[in-house]
Amino acid sequence: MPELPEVETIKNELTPHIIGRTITGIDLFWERTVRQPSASEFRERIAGKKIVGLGRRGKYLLVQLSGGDTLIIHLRMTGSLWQTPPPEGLKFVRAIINLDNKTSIYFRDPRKFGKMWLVADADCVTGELGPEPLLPAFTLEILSSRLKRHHIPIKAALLDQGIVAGVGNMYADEALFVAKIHPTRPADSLTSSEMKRLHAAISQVLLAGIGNKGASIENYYRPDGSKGTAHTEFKVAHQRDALCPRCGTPIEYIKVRGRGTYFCPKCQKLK
DNA sequence: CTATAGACCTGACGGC
DNA sequence: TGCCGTCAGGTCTATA
Repeated sequence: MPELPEVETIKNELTPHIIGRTITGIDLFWERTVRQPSASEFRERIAGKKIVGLGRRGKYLLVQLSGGDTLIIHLRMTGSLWQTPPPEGLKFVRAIINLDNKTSIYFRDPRKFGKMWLVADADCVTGELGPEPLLPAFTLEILSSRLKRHHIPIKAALLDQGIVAGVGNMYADEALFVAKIHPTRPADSLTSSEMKRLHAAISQVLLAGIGNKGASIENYYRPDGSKGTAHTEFKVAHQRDALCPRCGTPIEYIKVRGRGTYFCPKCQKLK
């Protein structure tokens, strides 16, 4: 499940392969991957454009093209991008972006949830996102004021991309464990010291995730087909039947607003 | 405002 | 072996 650290890793590792290359064309095997514009216009408009920059906003990958258009890719739950040469018999390839040096980028997505846009103004797609949690502008005050506006479980607030961009199910659980906050605590009920711990924890777990090149829990692969190792350092996320590394208490699994949630009932008390 | 359910999809897994 | 139901979770939309 690509979240901020996974998309950041893909961006970093894809950059040397595609910057400066010109897109000769795109093969679409599942047209509904394209959200905007129509599939035919998408194919037409992208051909001949040069890739001039690669960026990331939340979980969105931004491919800046000559002429001002941006190709935006969201991998949702099972998407991944593969560079040439892909493994023989790579399944579930939904699109192939062909480049002028006879290499390609393969968009693999078993569950077909991934989406692409080709737009003149990226803000049309990413404009509603909350702040980037790894930029200096993401201060404790910003996080605090945003969370205080919501009387919803803190876990749900962290997953709301309009409050903070890029945090998904795995890193939300990790951040709450590091900050010692119970996932169902109302977001507007956190004390200032809890808020401070959470603010630091978000950066900490995201940076650790990037340092480990992402977490390969399910369908996440890096562009060269290798896996990330962030999941090997997870304390609670997806640690079914495991013990808390801090106190030895069995990790609990609950549903918070329909999302699978792992936490330590002793370290993350609900007062 | 918050909450819930369904939609989008398919592989993996447990039960029989 | 094989069929079937359930689950996974990012995001959007509809409804209570």
